[in-house]
Amino acid sequence: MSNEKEDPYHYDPFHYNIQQANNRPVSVFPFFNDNLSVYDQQTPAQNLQGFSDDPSFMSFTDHLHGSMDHYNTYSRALDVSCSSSEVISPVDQGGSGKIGAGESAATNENIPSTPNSSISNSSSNDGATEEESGKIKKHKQPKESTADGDNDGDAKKVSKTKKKEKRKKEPRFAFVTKSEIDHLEDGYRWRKYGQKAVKNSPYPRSYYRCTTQKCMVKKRVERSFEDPSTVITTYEGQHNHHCPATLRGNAAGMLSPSLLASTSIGQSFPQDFLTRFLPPSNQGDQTSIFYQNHDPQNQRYAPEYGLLQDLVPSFIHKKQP
DNA sequence: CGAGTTTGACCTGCGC
DNA sequence: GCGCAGGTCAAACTCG
Repeated sequence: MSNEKEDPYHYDPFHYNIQQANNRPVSVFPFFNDNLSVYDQQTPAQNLQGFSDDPSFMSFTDHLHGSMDHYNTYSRALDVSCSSSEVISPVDQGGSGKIGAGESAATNENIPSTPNSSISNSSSNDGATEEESGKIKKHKQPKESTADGDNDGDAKKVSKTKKKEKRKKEPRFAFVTKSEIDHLEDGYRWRKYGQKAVKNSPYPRSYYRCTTQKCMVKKRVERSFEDPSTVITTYEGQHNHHCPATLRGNAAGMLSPSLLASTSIGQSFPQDFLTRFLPPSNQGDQTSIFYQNHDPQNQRYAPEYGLLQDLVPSFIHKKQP
């Protein structure tokens, strides 16, 4: 709306939204309150430049709008993290769709969409290969041992080049959740493999990987420094397995088989959802940001969530070449 | 004892 | 080319 003003290249979606969200306790999505004007304040939608390059992106939102019945039905029916957390995402592949506080996000657009990188490819194949390359690449220690560097050196070189071609970015999507809990239960099992301090933020960012074998889905979790009560979760990749949460009587366990069957959302609701509602041309090309509420009592996501792009219309504006 | 977490070091990409 | 910051690895550690 009126936000393409002001430095359109400097914007932290999360900050913005978080603030908005703060002012709007519950229904933070335009879908739900139809009051876009509230988001008409300065919304330099920049950090996300690149999120959407394609005007048709709106169609996704439109689709969502149009499909809200389904969407809500799903989310309500599911009303579980397994679905809500995984929440949909076409996305910024190839792109370091830099997301999150303090990130420059200067990268993802224009990413010459890696020639041979197709999401499908990357998610299935990559899984193994990437891991492999990672292993090869690493095998730490040699670092300074310049002497024996022969082998290591080679390995390093190889791995480097390998990495270059391998390093395909998985589709990503992120959402902001109001919660006191950092790592929200989303039905999948995650293993933390790293934590880093985030520039300009007192809160560290945690890196998690799905513990399921061959599933290369990762997620980053960080707390917004603007509003510590919110957690920014970024998923990368698609689960290639069913939500294991059944085991804990969570998530998937709450899904009725019929629902799963009828909607085919058992395995990866978001992706499926996307596939269903998003025009092919739109799939896998940008990072979608969702905003979501989290019910601290139940420790799970509330069904209300939506595309940040909808929250912040200017979001879809990308810097012009 | 296995699974998960912590943490310091290392690697990589990007901007200057 | 250099430095910074993000991302990843893997040894050590913790927990159930």
